[in-house]
Amino acid sequence: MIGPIFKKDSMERSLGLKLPPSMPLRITIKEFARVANCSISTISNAMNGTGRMSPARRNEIRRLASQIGFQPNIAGRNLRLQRTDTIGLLFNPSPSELFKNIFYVEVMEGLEETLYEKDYNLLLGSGRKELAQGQIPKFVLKGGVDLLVLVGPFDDSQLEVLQQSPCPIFLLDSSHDEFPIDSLTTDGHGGLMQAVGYLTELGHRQIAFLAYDLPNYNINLRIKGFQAAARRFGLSDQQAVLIHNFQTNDELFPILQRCLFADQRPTAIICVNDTQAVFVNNALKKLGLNVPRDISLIGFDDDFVVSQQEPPLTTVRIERKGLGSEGAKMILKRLKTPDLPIQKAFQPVTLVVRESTAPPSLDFTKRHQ
Amino acid sequence: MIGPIFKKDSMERSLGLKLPPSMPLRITIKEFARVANCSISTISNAMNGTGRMSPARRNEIRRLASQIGFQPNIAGRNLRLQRTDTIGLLFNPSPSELFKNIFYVEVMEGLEETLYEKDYNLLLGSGRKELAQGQIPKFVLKGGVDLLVLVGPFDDSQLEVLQQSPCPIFLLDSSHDEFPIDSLTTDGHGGLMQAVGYLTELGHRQIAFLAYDLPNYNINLRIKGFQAAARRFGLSDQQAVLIHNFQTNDELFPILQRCLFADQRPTAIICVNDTQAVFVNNALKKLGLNVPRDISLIGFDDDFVVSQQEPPLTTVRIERKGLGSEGAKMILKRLKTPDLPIQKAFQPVTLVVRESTAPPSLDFTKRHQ
DNA sequence: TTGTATGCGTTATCAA
DNA sequence: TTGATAACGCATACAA
Repeated sequence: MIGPIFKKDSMERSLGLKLPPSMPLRITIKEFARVANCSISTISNAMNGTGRMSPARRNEIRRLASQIGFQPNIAGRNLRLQRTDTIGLLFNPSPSELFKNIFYVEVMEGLEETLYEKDYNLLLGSGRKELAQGQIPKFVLKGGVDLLVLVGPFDDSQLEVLQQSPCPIFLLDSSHDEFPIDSLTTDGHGGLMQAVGYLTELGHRQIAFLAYDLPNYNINLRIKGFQAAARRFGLSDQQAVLIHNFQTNDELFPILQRCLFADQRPTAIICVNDTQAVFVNNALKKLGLNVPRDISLIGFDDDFVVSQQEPPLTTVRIERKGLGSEGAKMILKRLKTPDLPIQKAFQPVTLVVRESTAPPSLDFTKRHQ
Repeated sequence: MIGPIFKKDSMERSLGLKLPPSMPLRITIKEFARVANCSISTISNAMNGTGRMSPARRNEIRRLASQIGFQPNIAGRNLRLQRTDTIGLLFNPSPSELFKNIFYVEVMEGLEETLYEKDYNLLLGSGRKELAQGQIPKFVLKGGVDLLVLVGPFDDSQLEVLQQSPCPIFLLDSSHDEFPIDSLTTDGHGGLMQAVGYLTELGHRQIAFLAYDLPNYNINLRIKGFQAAARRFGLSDQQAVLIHNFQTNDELFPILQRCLFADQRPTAIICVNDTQAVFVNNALKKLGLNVPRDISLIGFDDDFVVSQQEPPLTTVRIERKGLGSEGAKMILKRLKTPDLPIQKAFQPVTLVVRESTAPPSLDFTKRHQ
């Protein structure tokens, strides 16, 4: 064998800089077979636990494998097996946008941990460009993933396109009533049932539910939950009032003001999420109302911030990590049984009672007359 | 052709559930060639712009490709090309742990955007298990990525192991003086030069630098920067005081107290990062000192929180997104030119002057006697 | 129980 | 300008 013309270190000295260390070469199953003095199928069978062979021989080969550091090449394996053991992640609008919200970080934590245990990898697919053009991201089309997880809100037209993916798709933290897509989201319906139930137990009969007027599955599920709860607990439309003629918190303020000083004013307010609840809590302060003496307030999500409010807010807790790990389990099921009927699940939530809720008081409006 | 024995919709009705929609089949280059009435090499050449052929024919094939939705299979391509066009991400200690810090979310944003433009995918490798055992993550060993990015702090023993990866590795937001590993991190040296320079300009001659006693590259780089700045601006060891006999903020408080009421008390404090600066700002308040009248305070990082402090803190700004996108550029360079000498770069920082810095005042200790 | 041979889908070489 | 073919590394059906 002929050695290199230049030795690496002398070359480094002459150039005055360091060269990268040569990378360890990957060993293939063929070379391994030669070393182990057997055929590649024996190696393959030993490594994968397939075929029939004596445990002794199997262990012998496996030991040798770890000794010389043999790992089956993933590209070869993927091609042969027609799968990648990789789950694609598609965030709307973008990973970083979503990760700025701790909510999704924690959901991903659960997803990642559970999937990782089963030896799946996660591919961060940035489909921004394609998504904006109403197309399926390239890495999906090219068969780069076994399944695509859609995290966050996607609109109908996007879903319609993504359904044409060459792999199953999964909606995490969202769902769709019509499209046959596996999904897992928060049980907003049950959450509102609990919230309204608790308020009626306290004696409230005038309850307002504030929800943005947006085409968002979770919001609409919570609205339906509120309406169902009203029926179950015998509240009329005048008693259980749905307010959703607004899309941002800024629009909300005047609406709130009007509603609070009307004849049939609510003695309790439920907000569609905690961000809104924090806003409302501050708005109520500005309007001179005391929570919970004058009015009760309930949020939804159990964001960290609401426990820091004055007063700490009663809210509906979402187990975020659980949302991720449950989603992962459903994904694994789909992968294992492609013919499984569509699964749409809802992660249970729990009411967390803090200090923003109390029995209704006498009409505070008198103090404002 | 013989049709299916059961029609899907009648089956769904009889089972009382929906079946997943059949997935669109992926078309291979071979089938495509048959349809296009040419050979697979012609298709391949047309798609990849290789070989010689008339532009007309090339466009014709490409148009047909998008019409029937042909996308070269990624597994076949990976196997043939011996690369994946995928960059592995390894977080210490875990993705979610790091993403809870907005800093890394923004760094990742820059990294992801730039890499995505060049058609690279990101693989979220959870190497927790392997990392803890001092091993290289399996997806790396199996050739799942072309390069591995290490995000966050890794210790020497981990780096020593990871250097044995079968692909290049890259340190993002960290570095190492000895190991020949590409890296990009903040110019902590320059940052402290600016901070100390600004303080001396204001007239300060008694400056303390607070840094945790941890084996962290960035911390130690900032320490070196402080010491170099002291020399450059002619401050003696009694004037430029390095305090790093502590590892947590809790340990810091008594040290701070002692130092502030000593004879040669500092008229300005520089903190190794903003988290610490916020802590110190509060500690100073507790000790009855006014910032910046009694003492000046400078942080490092330009976290959002410091602009919200009372007073808003002067700090050294890190362009996080830039850190990510610059890192991506270095990564692309390495991929393009594997023989490139090791590149260790430092992202410039800028001093952001707010209201926590002012010229030194008369000795405030008098008021405390 | 072990080995041989085939094909997964692609790109690149080389001959036509 | 185009096409036949080998090779990438692996898993598996089947032969021995």
